Amino acid sequence: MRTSWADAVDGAASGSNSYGVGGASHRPAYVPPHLRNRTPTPERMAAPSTLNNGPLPVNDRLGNSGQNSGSRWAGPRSDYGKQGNNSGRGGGWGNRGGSWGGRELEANPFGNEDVEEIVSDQESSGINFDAYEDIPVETSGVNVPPPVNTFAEIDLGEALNLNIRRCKYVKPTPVQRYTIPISLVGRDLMACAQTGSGKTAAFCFPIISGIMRGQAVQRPHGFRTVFPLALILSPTRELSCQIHMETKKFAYQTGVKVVVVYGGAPINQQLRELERGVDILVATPGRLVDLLERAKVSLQMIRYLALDEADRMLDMGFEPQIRKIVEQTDMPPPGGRQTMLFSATFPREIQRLASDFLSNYIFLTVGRVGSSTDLIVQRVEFVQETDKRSHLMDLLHAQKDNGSGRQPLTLVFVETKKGADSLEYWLCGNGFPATTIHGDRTQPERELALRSFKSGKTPILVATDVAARGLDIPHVSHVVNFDLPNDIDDYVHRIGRTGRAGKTGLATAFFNENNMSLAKPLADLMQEANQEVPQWLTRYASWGAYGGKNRRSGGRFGSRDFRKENSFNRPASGGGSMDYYGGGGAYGGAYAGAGAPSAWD
DNA sequence: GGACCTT
Repeated sequence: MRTSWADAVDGAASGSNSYGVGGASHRPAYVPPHLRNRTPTPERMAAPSTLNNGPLPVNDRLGNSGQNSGSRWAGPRSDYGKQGNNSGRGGGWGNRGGSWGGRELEANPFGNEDVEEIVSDQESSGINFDAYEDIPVETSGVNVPPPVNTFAEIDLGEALNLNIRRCKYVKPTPVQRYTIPISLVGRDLMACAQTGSGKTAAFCFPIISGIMRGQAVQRPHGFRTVFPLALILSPTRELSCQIHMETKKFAYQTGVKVVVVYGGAPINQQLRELERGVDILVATPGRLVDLLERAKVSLQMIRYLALDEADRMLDMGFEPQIRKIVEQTDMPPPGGRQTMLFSATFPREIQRLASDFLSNYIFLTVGRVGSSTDLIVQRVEFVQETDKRSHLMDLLHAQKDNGSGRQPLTLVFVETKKGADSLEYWLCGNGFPATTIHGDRTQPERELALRSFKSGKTPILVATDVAARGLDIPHVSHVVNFDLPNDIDDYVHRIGRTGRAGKTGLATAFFNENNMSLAKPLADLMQEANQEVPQWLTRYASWGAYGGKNRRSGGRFGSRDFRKENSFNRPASGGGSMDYYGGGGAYGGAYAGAGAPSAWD
């Protein structure tokens, strides 16, 4: 039998196979004393849902069948009609009570979704497909599997397919089209794409599917220690919550358990959740480090590691914690796990750091759609520090008038936590219902603020950068950069809170002498995005030409693969810690091995 | 300066 990816993973996970990366340590599963000298019994079957659907073929995944898996569906569009209604097979919603055997009740994560607002199916899927038609995508690395056009041509399994329909996803987004096949063959990935582009699903589907198909996982029985199979890290608590909620939907009735841990919330409750079982752990770094130190969590069985907003996770403040989690715990090394990094921007210094965590990875960049391209109108106004408040009030008054009764949602970014509080106070005092989110507020306050903003109760949210990344808040029509950030990448992330998933948005920035270092990168970015650049900004940009970081070489993209730029001066192979193109990890080897890629020829 | 454990 051919060595498949699933075998490689299972082998690595159970310790029966070396990791394949030069000299990587072999880590046998921990067996607690009271269980030694016994015949090991599987902790549980990995895929209880197969009880309903019949056994899933363990290794019959995309590409291994040797036939064109796309041929099951006639063409790229044929899935529209079939998935538009739920009348297909199974009936989905109706039959859940009966088929559960002894499992405890799993809350329906789709529950109150439809009650919130009445929107068209297309809209509720969060994706404007027309806006995605001609998004440029670039990949690099060896043996990149081709993208898929429909979910149907990927064999993710019945339960997951049902959840995809429940989410009303009819067609994969560009990042999903490319990421899912890459991920299903077990390759490491560094991907540039926005959160609103369907990133979470892109890495969750293969993780869930992989866990379900994994052979009965034999996990150690630690004393109150849990052994998740997948770890998803993100830089803020709210983003971790969001990823958790989304992942719960994808994992509904698959038997795959998802738990989130983050700071600011009582730890005991999170510990109880963990003890009830966890396959996929979503976490912020601080709380996870805490749990690791208390030995409540072991990363020994991790097969999948995903870092969301990876550029933030690897910058100065976070990097030590991430290294601690990834490199100084019992987590399998690169090659012994599958690692996926996602971010809207990937500066090359960060790519260099990130390559420590990866093995023979594929670099993927999806055009910046819905962000700094045509869907967001970007304006820059010269506003002195002392005039900012009255100027903001003018903007708010103006949009109050043209609205139809309901105030459109406006997200105002400021530099400091104190600044956020005082602006909120001032806005409220002037008749504008505002709230604020920042790191000095308690977690319940932060969550309340976000809910109140989303619901339109307080249609103005004053925020620090805690809200700059990844948060998916539908219907934000205006982002105001009351204080501009120092880094152009932060600007890109901030304005990305509007114009999400194909909808249009407006971004206004207040610029003054304090922002000179941003003049050039901002002018360049706006020009790239076909925005009107005011003359005064062009002038400032030419003055301080060599001031800012000038590393936006990706054109329409967030970044480009730094390995391409380095190809001449990198060290001879074998010496460094980085696997560039050829370096063999277990997966790279298996994948590139005899005959394996033939399905894609 | 902002984000990221606990008390």
